[in-house]
Amino acid sequence: MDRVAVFNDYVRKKGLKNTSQRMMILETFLNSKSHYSTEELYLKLRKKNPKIGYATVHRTLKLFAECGIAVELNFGDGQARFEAVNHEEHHDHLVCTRCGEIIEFEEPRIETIQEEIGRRYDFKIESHRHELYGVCSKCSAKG
Amino acid sequence: MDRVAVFNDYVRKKGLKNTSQRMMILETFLNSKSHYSTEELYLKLRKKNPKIGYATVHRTLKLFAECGIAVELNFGDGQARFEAVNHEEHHDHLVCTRCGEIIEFEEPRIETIQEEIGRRYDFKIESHRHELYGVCSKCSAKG
DNA sequence: TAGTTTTCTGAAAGTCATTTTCATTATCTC
DNA sequence: GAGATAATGAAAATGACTTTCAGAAAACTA
Repeated sequence: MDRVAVFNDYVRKKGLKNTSQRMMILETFLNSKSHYSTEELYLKLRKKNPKIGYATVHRTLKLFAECGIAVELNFGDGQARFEAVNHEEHHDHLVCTRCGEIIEFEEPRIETIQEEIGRRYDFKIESHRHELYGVCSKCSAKG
Repeated sequence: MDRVAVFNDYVRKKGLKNTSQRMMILETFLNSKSHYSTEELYLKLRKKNPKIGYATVHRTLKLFAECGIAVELNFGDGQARFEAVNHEEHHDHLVCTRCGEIIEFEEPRIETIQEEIGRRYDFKIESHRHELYGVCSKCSAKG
């Protein structure tokens, strides 16, 4: 089931309504770069529909996170970011503290160890955050 | 060199001043549970000195982080938390999403893999965040 | 150690991302 | 299509910091 279908299902099951704004936000969200902040997505959407409200964009992003088609990320710059979820793969992030670049990495060994840690502490792990902060190769080269 | 000495050194080298408030905040911070938010520490300190200001507490916690005797953590509840650093050990956190309990875990294998990932992407890692969210054993038992 | 300089403090005001409110508008159900 | 209910957008509110500023306290200086 693709993410549009997941969202539509969620909306139906919760008795919510399917509006043109939500469809437009979903489409734009899925068809562009990941790691949108509300502000960034809002500015982008305003070009298509100058009447759209910031609150609507933010409420809708929260809704995406709620129904599982997006995750909320926070890289310490004081703004939440939202990333579209692809259930076939999981990744975490390298964040350059100089230029802000975000690199995704996959590391199944860490996932395995995490599960082991959950068992060790009798802790039911539901989600995690793993981010490595530092200087990317481009910024290192600049000196 | 203990953390009080590190702080005093930092203050001296930076041409800052050593005030009774800073000493009181440092002492309270080091001698109690870790993972203080500014608010929590502020409320605790007010019992000893009702005149102390929130801004002073927050500025001082930032100063602790700056000189390396504390790290700023963020568990997604919209409040920064500060933890006293012990250079002999490194740990990450399990955070219970029901009761807020924070459990510390150490996992050298993950540290090793992180370094490997840094090399893989030619990325100079300076710090990281690794948090596992879920339900602790007590909350699981409650059903 | 008194005087001078500079940093600190605390109260209050300011920021800024996010959240809520509320009157109006749009969907959905029948 | 009418009624019920949720959604939207503008504006106000919230809450966690952050800054400002005048008076207080520390550190330097002669």
